[in-house]
Amino acid sequence: MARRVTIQDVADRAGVGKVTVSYVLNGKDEEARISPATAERIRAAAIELNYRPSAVGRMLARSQADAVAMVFQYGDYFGAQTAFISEVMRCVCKACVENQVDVVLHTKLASDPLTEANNFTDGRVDGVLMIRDAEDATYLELVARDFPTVLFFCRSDQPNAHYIACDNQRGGRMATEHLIHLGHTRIGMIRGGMGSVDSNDRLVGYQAALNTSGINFDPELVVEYHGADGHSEDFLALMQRPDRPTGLVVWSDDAAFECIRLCNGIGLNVPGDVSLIGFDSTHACERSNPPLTSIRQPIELICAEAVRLLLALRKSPVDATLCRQIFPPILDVRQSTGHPPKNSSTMRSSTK
Amino acid sequence: MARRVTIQDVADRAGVGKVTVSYVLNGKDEEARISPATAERIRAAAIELNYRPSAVGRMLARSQADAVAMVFQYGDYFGAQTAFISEVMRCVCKACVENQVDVVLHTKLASDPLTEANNFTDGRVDGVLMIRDAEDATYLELVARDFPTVLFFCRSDQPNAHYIACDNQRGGRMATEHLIHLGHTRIGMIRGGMGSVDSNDRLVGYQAALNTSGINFDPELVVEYHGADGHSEDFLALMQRPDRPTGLVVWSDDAAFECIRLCNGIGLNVPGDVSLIGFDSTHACERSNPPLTSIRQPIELICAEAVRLLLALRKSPVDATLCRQIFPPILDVRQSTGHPPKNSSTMRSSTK
DNA sequence: TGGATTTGCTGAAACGGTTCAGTATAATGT
DNA sequence: ACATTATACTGAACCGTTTCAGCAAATCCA
Repeated sequence: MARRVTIQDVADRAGVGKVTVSYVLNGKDEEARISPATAERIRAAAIELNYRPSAVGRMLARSQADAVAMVFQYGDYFGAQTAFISEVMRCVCKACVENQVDVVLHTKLASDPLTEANNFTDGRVDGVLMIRDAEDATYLELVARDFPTVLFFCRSDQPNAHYIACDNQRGGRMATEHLIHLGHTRIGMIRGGMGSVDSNDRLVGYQAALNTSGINFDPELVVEYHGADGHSEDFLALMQRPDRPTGLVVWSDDAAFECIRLCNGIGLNVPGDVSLIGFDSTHACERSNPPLTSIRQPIELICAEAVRLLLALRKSPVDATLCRQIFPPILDVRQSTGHPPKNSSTMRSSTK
Repeated sequence: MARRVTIQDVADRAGVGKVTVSYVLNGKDEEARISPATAERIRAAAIELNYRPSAVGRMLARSQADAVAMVFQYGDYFGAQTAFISEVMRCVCKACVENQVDVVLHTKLASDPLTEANNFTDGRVDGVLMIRDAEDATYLELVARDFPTVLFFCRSDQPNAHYIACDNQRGGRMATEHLIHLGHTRIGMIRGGMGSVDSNDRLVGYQAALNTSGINFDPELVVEYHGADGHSEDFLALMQRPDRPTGLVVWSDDAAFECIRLCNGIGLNVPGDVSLIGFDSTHACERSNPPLTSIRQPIELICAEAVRLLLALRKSPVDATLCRQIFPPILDVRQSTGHPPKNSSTMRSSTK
């Protein structure tokens, strides 16, 4: 097994010190005033010897990795990787390509937040991009260690938090207003998990929209989505009420697809009988039957800003206005939303 | 800015040499015969000082990274990340979690294969998992350097290639046989790119199945899929022929969805007028209208084996039978395939 | 009681770079 | 001819760990 060719080998071959090689191979021959002739000799030697620099040696010397970690909620690692996460990964990679840093997916999960944080602060990455709740213990630990960390698709009230998020309250409001503008007055919400900040935000927006339009908020029209299983009972109960909603703001696209399926199962047509609007506006929205109206987060923009912020953090303190950015969502109207049925005001009669 | 706590600091605090600390903190105190009392003292010191080992120092010393690179075809980095790639990423991560190695997504793409290969052999990863054509220059360079590299979802004839693939010939055959068993005799193929080994393999399987059943192979029934754009002309021409096929074996699920859309556009019902079978059996198959019959690759199995093989390669030469494995695909029957229309033998009459 | 073995620990080298603070030589200015 | 400055390069320290070989003291065996 041949020994690895080191920078010293190149130096010997070119008849210079290894320092000089380092400067030349890093393109710093100008500022270090290496003569063109020497530089050329060094480059030739490197090629002859098939020299491949060791990134690890470089990382150690520079105390910088030129890489960032990308981490998601616990479940998303193993379980169903949603189209949303998939798109986020794509956009983060794209931003990292532009900034010439690599992406590391850490797999050494630990139950203990201290240990988990160690995985990130061990020098292999310069910072962490996280989709986690703002109260996540690992996140808090990283912040406490002053390690460059950016939360994205999530906001935080931590004093020195950095995050790039989407305005979920506004998203909830936009979705609800869309239904209201179409004439709906009885609007339900299929919400996400109770612990989810995103879901709570959207609920706030939903209530705000109702309020502005003078529609009473009815807590009975809000049902939690528990994933494709266990979801049906509550939902069916809601939709079989005599005064069932004619419009639904649904937690995610996937949840909305499930709702459509369940509605069809009990003879309700979308959007004829009930209008549905989802969140995320994934590609599947275009292919579903009917194509799903959905609220889209500007994923590419958010990822690009998050990466930019993270990389800025490694150097100096960052201008406060860049540390916390919230972008508005976008409404993609498709065919799952329409006017409420004509007899919707006399809906009660359908029970007989 | 406080200096990083090093292993030497811990050693000083505990009153031992740093070597001893290394042994204890790596759980090798037994074999290095460190007394329990000393071990305990060291562990306490590490906690007191808040010692976080540097992975980079460790990587340098051990010449091992405990990480693998995962790389895809060029386009998949930026462009549409398909549901297939997304599932592959999930499964690779899962396998890596089980094996306790991290995953690195390299972003420093280079046009020059030599340079690109350097990205992988620079010590940050122990090996590379690739979805690339067997003739890919970067792949060949890695193999030439004897760097642990495993091709997956792709086979190669290189003498010392390592790969874990799915039997695409068999997949093409299974898909075609499924249609034949349903009674189809006029079966077309919407194939992938001409350069794609996968697509060629499936075509071979398709022809083999026709041949076995005594159906003549008609090259006019094979049309290349060019992505959602530019695809329609050739396809529509095929489907508007008087002797159009009643069954289609389609390159991918996404392509099949597009075909369904185009068929519907010219008044053809799926599966009433034409049966369609896709490849990949992604989640979207269940939600499409009609749900798409599809050939599934055992992604999780292939990813798990690929990771296993790659990690085995870092140590010693690997048993030849494990170096090249080909797994059979699976047929998922849904509702986009059915019997051919009754009048299919008199199809020509539909032109009048 | 003396030699062999075990126990408990460590010194030094290795891993492969980068960067600071020079130094020796050559060129320039007066 | 001498002081000054620019040019071209380098020595040594540093980054933080692991591992090999070996050493001193304690224990064992006959």
